Amino acid sequence: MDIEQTKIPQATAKRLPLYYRFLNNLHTQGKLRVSSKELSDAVKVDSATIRRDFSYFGALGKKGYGYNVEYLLSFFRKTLDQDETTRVALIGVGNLGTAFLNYNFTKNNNTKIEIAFDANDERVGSEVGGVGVEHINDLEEKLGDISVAILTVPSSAAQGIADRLVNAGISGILNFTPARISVPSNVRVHHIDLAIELQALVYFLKHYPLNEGEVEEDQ
Amino acid sequence: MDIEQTKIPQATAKRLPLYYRFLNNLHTQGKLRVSSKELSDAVKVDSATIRRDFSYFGALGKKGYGYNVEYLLSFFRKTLDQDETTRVALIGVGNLGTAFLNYNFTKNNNTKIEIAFDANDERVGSEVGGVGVEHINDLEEKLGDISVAILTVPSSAAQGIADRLVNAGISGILNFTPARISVPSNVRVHHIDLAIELQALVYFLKHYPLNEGEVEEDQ
DNA sequence: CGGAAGTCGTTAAAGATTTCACATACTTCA
DNA sequence: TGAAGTATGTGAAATCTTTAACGACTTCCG
Repeated sequence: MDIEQTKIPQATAKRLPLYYRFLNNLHTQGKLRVSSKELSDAVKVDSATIRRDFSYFGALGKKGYGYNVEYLLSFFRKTLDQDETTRVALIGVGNLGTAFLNYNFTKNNNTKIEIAFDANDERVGSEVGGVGVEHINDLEEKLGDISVAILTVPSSAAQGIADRLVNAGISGILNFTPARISVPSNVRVHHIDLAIELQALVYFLKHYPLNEGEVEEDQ
Repeated sequence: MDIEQTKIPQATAKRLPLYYRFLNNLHTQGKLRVSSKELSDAVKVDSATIRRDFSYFGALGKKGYGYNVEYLLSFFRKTLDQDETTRVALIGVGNLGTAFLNYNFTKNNNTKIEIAFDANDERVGSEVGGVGVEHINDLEEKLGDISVAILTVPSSAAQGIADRLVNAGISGILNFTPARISVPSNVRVHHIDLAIELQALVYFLKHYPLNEGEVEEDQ
């Protein structure tokens, strides 16, 4: 929305939540200042990249000093909209869905799973991780104005559910199924494919041998 | 290992398992040929990118025809070492770990979780998804020559377990904990941070509004 | 107070990835 | 057989991302 923020590179945007979490940790530990070098060691991102990332938001630090933890944290809190909680729906209370529901997202986080849906009558009506499970048939009726969904259904059901979510007005989907779903261009989908992540790691291990002294992490 | 394959761009390497899976689907459906355009629609990757990706391995297609599914599939099977199964250990049989154990990775896949470890005595000795659960104390003893580990323990335990895995000779870790673990430079770590993925999606939704007609998927 | 040490913000360079656009060669079908 | 259609593989351009390097300013300490 903000003109300033529309031009933040995507690579930077994806690191922001990571920075935020570590700043939060530092703040909890009572640290008052932090340098890009220290942050770099903690989050495993090159310190020049961190300084560059921060610089997109203006001059947040002080030369010769570093960054004031409290200030930086409150800045990121605003930037990441940590003050308002984004309500999320979870579709598919299988193993993975249950893992999510038990994960305490609200801690350090601006997102909260408010409602879950499943097709299995035995699960409907129960509570998992403090979240009530509704029947998938009632999706449209009970979704309300929730705009983000986590999709942890069998892949054969993915596209069908995605279509219904789109019709119900969802604007973002975190898709954990192997299916690459099709959505209108005004809906954003991020895919996280566990099998592919594992295969990619194996491929890298076999074909990109790491040398002693060479540090390579992340994807 | 192969000189040819060492120079495949990382971005390409990460898409290979995705291509492989879709080719497998096509083959199962009895399709004989496929064009980069068709593949593009299915996996949501630009067709030029697909052609470029394939071209790193040589001329796999035929002009005016496309790609022969059978040939392409068998080529990728070799390239991705689909014939030999990589044995994997899973550490931490919580909700997320259980989800993994119940996920049938071996289907369409060259990886198999062979053993799981947990600190909870109640889980030790049981089987989850056909995989036996051992006590974390026996990690070094029972890991054998397994070289890849999935880390789904509480984040406070992550670094400690990672150190033990490294000592036990592991060479790759798929880390699902929020902790950014430190390892020697000859060990590869891929981080998948569920809370961050969700936050990043929310950030993109708020700050990178999609327009009708503009297609943006994936991260 | 003054010099040494530290650290940012940024310019510029390098590196990586995607995308365009088209010559080329194959396929198809009459 | 030949013309029309199709789709690859790739040179070149565009875009995005990371990294190095350093001037400028701050802090620290004797």
